[in-house]
This record gives sequence, structure tokens and C-alpha cells, in this order.
Amino acid sequence: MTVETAPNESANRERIEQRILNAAEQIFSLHGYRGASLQAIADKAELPKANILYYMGSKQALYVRLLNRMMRRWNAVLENITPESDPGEVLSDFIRTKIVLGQRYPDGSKLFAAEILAGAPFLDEYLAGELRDWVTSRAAIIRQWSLQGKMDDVDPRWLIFLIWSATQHYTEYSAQITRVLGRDALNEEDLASITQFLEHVILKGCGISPLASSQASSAAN
Amino acid sequence: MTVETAPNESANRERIEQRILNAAEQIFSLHGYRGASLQAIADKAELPKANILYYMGSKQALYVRLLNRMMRRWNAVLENITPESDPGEVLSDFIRTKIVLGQRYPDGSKLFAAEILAGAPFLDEYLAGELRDWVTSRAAIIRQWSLQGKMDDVDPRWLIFLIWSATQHYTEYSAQITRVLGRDALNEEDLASITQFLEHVILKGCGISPLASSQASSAAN
DNA sequence: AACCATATTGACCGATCGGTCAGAACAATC
DNA sequence: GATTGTTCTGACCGATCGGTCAATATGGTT
Repeated sequence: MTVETAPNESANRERIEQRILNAAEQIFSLHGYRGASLQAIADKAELPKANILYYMGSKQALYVRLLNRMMRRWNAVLENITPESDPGEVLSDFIRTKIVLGQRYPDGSKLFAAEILAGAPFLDEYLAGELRDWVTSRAAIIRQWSLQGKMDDVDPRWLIFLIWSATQHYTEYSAQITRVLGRDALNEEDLASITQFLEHVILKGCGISPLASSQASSAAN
Repeated sequence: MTVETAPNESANRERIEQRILNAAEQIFSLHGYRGASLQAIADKAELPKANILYYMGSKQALYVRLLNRMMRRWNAVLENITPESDPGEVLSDFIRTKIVLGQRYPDGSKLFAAEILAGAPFLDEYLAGELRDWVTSRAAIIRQWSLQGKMDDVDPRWLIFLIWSATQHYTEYSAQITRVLGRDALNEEDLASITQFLEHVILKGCGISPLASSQASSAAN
């Protein structure tokens, strides 16, 4: 085969790489970039250490790949938001989506948190580029909602940060929360309760009138 | 002198220990327990590595001492809260105090965050003991406020977690926030704006009527 | 000056770090 | 069955890890 980086270069390789990535995500999320060791990742993946380097090249390349994978997972959030959208619907959806993402990718979320704590040395471009643009454009639309009288005149950037922090907290601080609550983990009921609480407080706090639609539990996408 | 662990055992020793503690707090906050090296701490403190161990005994002892120091700093928060208190006043004070604490001790706050991310191996007792009691007792009072009709019937534990997350975010995610905003750091004006925003959204979101006193500029309601 | 507790530090220890490499094992093609 | 390219891995490398220790320096008491 003359193929080089074909998308389907051996399904076996793909499986192994995913195994390594998942193991590495877990170790990096616990101990950060410096604190994680390739040996620990290899043990978790049940592979010799040399295999990790064979497939990933270097510790840094592996780490960066994980960061990129996690960034991609966040792409869908708040995709279709317009000045004509209903603020209550959009913000509710924002909150729910972020909670779900945190639950779906707890290790990736913690990995990101650790990277930010470390001063975000590998995320500089992303934060000051892609993410800043994301925030700026969404903030502009929220600002318009305020001008249209759909909600209070709050700083949209602080609102975005509030939703980020409030939702991420339950993933990244899970160790604290479970111990304080005296539980092993948060169950579905807890998460539904938390989501509802956050929607209630944040929407009401922004002066967004109780929405007419989107009252049901959950359905399609 | 027959003194052993006198409070004033050489002011010089005290000064050196503080220098080490501050240097260590910075390094640990960036890289977590495993990721931090004694050599890096020694360099930051401008002391030989052997001195760090002479004064602190071991890496773990140094780390635990830092955790305890940070826990002590949080003791004053929400100290005097009673069922008769005004929710608006108490929660406003809570928010402001936490924001100020984060600004005063950014490294300590990040250190704590890293410890939680790592699964809180050294904080198990504290979280499941002292802190759980703290949350339980405060939650009980907030619950009473709800029953008295002073505020909406929200789960007090989620409310406490919300305030924790929202306030801590600006300290622990400072790297992300400054880059997204395109700034070097948050200034006094930003912090005042953020504090006011959080008070507005959280109090209003919990159905706490605008308090008579402590009213500033602001606008929409 | 003699004494002693404390402070200071370079040199060193075994273990582990990220990374390299030669060669064995394997699979597909001719 | 020989050839070829990929996968796999034990052994090894220099650097750094947390920690120990002996030797020296320092400062107060007598």
C-alpha cells in the first residue's frame, strides 16, 4: 500500500491509540502534565512504556493531542445562537449541554482544568484566538438581547464565565462534592436537580421571563 | 533557653519558613503535588535544596502544611449566619468575601484546586468532616430562610456550590480569563463589576428582594 | 577561649524520569 | 520460503527525582 496517513490505516492501530489516549487522559487529569509519567500511562493502558512512545512520539505530542481532542468536543456548544433567539431557550440549552459534556468527558474536562491552572502554556493560541472570538461573538448577541429588553443589562462576558464555572464545577470538583455530600458519586437525580437549579437561578437572575415552551423533560435534538 | 517549640523561636527562622512556604505555594499551585519539584521550590526561594528539607522535613510535610495554612484562611467565611439574618446581606457578604480571598491568596487557591483535581488524597478528612459540617449547618439555615418566605425554595447545597464555583473561577481560571479578555490581569474595576454581577444574578435568581441598604449604581431590574 | 546547639550546604544515594535503539516478532506479498 | 515493512519491547541512556549525611559555619553562653 502506498497510503501514508490514510483515515483507515489499520483499524487495529486506531483501537490501540484510543486505548492509550484514554489511559493518558486519566493520568494527566489527575496529576497534570509534569506530574504524569509515561510509565503510569503505560501501566493504565496495559502496554509497555516503549509502545506509548512508538504510537505517540513523545509525552508532549500525546498531551497536545489530548488537548485538541477535548477542544473538538466543545465545538458544538452554543453553535446556533442569533439575536432573534429566545434567551431562555438558548441559555437553558447552554447550561444543560455543558453539564452533559462534563459528565461525558470528566477526565478531559479535568485535564483542561489542570492545563489552565498550570498557566495554560499549551493553550495560549486557542484561548487568545478561537475561544476569544467565540466569547466575543456570543457576547455581542447577548448584548443585543439586553438592548431588546429580553433580559437585564448584565455584562455578557461575566454571564458566560458564570455558566462555565457553575457547570464545570460539578465535574472538576467532583472529589470535593462527593465527600461533602457523603456520596460515592452524583446520580442522575442529583444532576437533574442541579441543572434545574442552575437554570432557575441564572435565568431568573438575568431577568429572563419564564419561557413558554421547552418545559418538558427531554426529547430529541 | 529551655524553650522547645516556642512561638518566638528565632524570628529569623520564621522569616525563612515563610519564604519557603510562599515559594512552594507558587510551585505547587502551578504543577500540583507530583509535578512540583523541591529543586524548583528551592530555586524560587533562592535557597539550597537541602535547606528546604532541613526546615520542612519532607515534600509531603511541606505540602500538607500549605494545605492547612490555606484552610485556616477560609475559617472566617460565613461565620455569623443565623436564621434571623437577612439573606441578601449574608449572601452578598459571602460572595464578596470569597472574591477577596481568591484575590488575596491566588496561589493557595490554585493549590487547593489542584489537590481536588488529583482526587483530594490529602484532604479526605477535612472534606468529609469539617467542611461537610460547615455546609450542613449553613444549608440548614438557608433552608429556614426559604421556609420563612425570605427566598425561593432552592437546594441550599447547590446554592453554596454555585457561589464557590463562580467566585473561585476568577482566581483559578485567571490564565483563561485574561487571555480571553486580552488583558494582563483583572483590575479593581473588573473585580467590582464581577462582584456586582454575581450579587445581582444570584440574589435575584434566588428570589431575594433587593435589600434596603448596600445599594450602589447598577441599572436594570 | 572553650563549648554546644543550631544552621547551612555540597556531595552523594537509589529510584524514576522521558526518550532511544537494536533486534525480535509478525504479517503480507511475491 | 525469501523479502519487506510494520509492530513490538527489553535494555539502556543521561538527567532529575526526593531524601540522607557528614562536614563546616555560626552565634550565644559560660
